[in-house]
Amino acid sequence: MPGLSTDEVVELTAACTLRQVKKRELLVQPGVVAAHRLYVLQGAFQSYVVDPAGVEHTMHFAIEDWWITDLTSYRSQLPATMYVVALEDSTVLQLDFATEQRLMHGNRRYETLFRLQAERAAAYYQRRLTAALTRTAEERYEEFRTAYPAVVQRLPQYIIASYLGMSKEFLSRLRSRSGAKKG
Amino acid sequence: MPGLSTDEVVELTAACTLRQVKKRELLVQPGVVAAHRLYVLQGAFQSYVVDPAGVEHTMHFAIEDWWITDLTSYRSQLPATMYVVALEDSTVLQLDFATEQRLMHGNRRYETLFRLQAERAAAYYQRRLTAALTRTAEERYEEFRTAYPAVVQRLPQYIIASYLGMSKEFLSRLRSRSGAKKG
DNA sequence: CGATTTTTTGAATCATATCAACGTACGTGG
DNA sequence: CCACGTACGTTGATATGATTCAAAAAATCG
Repeated sequence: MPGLSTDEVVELTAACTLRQVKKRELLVQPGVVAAHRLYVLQGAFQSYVVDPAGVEHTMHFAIEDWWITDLTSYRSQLPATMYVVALEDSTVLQLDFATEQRLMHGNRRYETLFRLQAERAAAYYQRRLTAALTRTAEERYEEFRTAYPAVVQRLPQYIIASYLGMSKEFLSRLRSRSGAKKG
Repeated sequence: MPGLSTDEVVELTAACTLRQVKKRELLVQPGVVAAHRLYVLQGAFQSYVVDPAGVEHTMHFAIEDWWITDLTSYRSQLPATMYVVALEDSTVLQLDFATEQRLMHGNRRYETLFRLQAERAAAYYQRRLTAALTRTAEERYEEFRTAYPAVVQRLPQYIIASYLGMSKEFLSRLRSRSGAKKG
């Protein structure tokens, strides 16, 4: 983690719980408070919402070295509206809300860590909103492909489509169109 | 501001610069570093990006008691990609980046203030992304209308349309459709 | 008032979704 | 190591929400 000393990283790690999760296991689900923030040591996760028509919309991914949770629920400690599910067998560090508060209280640098993280998250979602508002499906896919090539190879296409805000069929067509080029 | 004592509010206010701006005045523009975070005392602002086709897309509004800037530029102190423009004659408090750092350094509670603000901003943009991904234009407008009735009356419709991710013509049609009902 | 800004309306079109069916690959238990 | 089931990807036909362009109407402003 950026900005922390080795000792602080050790302390933070110790304050978390190590957990193995199997593919398809749910770590957060609607109606239940998101008890933890999850740091991915190994594996891959997806957070998503389900719309009234039953369609899943991916809000976020996390692979190694990313955090994931339903941030709104975690922050407010109110019931979640999102799912967080393992896309592979994975290993995570779980940090619970009360422990996070205690850490921040005891040492400013944790608060700085989480402030910077929140600022990055805000900038990240703003970028995605901009992309959703200003780019065509094709442009969004091309941008994603260059930004996260590892994710494109690693996760199923229909999940990437739902992350990019298009149907899986449309993404498939995009790929076959321009996809004559090496991929 | 939430979580600050009266003295702290006084100190924060004193650290800012009071500024009057005229309607249409630009406070942030692409290519120039966003020097400040702006707190609206009176008036209204819009931040927006312009896509390659020249179409404006509203990223954020701010009326009294809201902050606004190009957060990515402000945080990184790199050139902005957005515009921030006054939609009315307005009065703002400007907080510059270096002063913000100094305040946070001197007193944890400012860092807490900005951490909470960043967390709210992240949740806000995530909600907007969810809306863009999962709702029809009509649903997005209805939600906006109930969430921010004051803004709907106060700002031109074509700006609201661009905030909601639809053309001004389409919003106009939505309004005449269901808008037989009182508005 | 006249000028500018904002909203509305109509017609044509487009990007993308949906539904349905089929093809392919994969992993897991026998 | 094969076979079967489930998960994933592709393709075609059709539908639709929303955009674009153009122009007129309405509101606001100096």
